[in-house]
Amino acid sequence: MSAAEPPRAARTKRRTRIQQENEEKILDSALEAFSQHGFKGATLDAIAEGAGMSKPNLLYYFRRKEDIHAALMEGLLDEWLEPLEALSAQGDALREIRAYLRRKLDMARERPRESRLFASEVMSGAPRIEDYLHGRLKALVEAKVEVIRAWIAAGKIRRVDPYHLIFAIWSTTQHYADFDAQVRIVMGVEGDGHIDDAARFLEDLFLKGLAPDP
Amino acid sequence: MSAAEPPRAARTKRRTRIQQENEEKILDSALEAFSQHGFKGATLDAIAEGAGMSKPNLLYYFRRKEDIHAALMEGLLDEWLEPLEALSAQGDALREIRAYLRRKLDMARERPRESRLFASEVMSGAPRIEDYLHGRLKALVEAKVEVIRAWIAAGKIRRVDPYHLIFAIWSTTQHYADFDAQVRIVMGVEGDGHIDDAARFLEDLFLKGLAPDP
DNA sequence: CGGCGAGTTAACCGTCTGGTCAAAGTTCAC
DNA sequence: GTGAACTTTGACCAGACGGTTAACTCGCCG
Repeated sequence: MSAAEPPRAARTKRRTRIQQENEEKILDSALEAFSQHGFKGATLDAIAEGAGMSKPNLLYYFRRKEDIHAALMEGLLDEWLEPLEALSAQGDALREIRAYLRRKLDMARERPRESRLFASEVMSGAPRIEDYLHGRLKALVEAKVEVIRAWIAAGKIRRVDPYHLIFAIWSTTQHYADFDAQVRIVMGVEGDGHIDDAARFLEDLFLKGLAPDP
Repeated sequence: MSAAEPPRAARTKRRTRIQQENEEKILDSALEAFSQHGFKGATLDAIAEGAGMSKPNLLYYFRRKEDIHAALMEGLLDEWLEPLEALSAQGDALREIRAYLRRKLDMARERPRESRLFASEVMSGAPRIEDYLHGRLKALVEAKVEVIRAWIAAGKIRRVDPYHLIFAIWSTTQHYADFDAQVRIVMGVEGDGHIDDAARFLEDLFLKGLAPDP
């Protein structure tokens, strides 16, 4: 009679092996497309081709372009918070900040496309993740701002604006993912060894820059 | 007989008042569109509407979408180098770096769309400004890397990787333009007063982070 | 104030784009 | 091995897209 109900992207559990595989292929291809050309600039045709399937087939798994983007974002946003979430008030301040820098740089190295996807979304005004920014992200940042304030009060680090400290860590680390093309050309490098140098530089800069005056 | 030859974007000099005005309107509207949606995501229809004219009229001034983007880039790239160009080997190292930070933050405040245009171009792999990156930008960075190395050799600042220092300055300052939406939501601010706080934080971080050990 | 070139536009073109549909093919539990 | 659910596809659609054409109007110099 009629075609089977197309599976809703995030209905119950994953069901068949084929669905699992195809959704993975689609999301991977979409990540490539969205992170390079943004939401508007990416096309379903390109995503379908990248995923090795026809466009109607792609639309069997995700009914609309928005759904693909939403699925990608949903999978990304949790992961995006993790490094900051792990910043622990209990730990030693400078050691915690160094560990945070390392986690963020690892993500820039391992997941550059995810970083660019996020950046491209924010740069276009964040229309599709407003709720997330206003909600979970803002709440988490506020919590960690308090952690940093406590460190300052305890004399563990110098008196700096916690918000701008967090922004500085975000920007310096994500730069190696988002501006990868520029970094490579300007430095004339090919692998990702330069990120180790970046780690050394940034740890040095932040630790010296934040260490309390004797 | 036939219509007048459409003026080439950068032929001789500006000719008529109307041409001057319309090209300005187009470039302004295009800056808005390209910086928000990237090259692929921006449409001629949207640019024409933003410029208050019909699409064929727009195409009378710029024959192809690429030409608009190129004109925008050409106008931007010179300006983009200025702050770094002004970094003077003669000046006091820390004072020069602070001045550079301020110039970059001023640009993030005054020209956020230009910053996002540049970022979006680099994030999509920089296909249209490869030559610029390989040429003038790389050369300028190399020159300033030498300046920084000289400062290090003279004991004016600590021994850090000059490339990553430059990247850190770029990323932390441009962040306030490129991630404006996120910064505003997370901080809950509206004007641009937070950029003054950012300036204080960044000057503090970099000066303390780079000052030579006693 | 006439004319010529600059400026503008409606109508149009082929292609791309997001999305639909019905029919056909495939998989897998029974 | 069969049938019902799952998967795939070609054909199609309306509107958006970048761009062209030819004819029209306007601004301005003499």
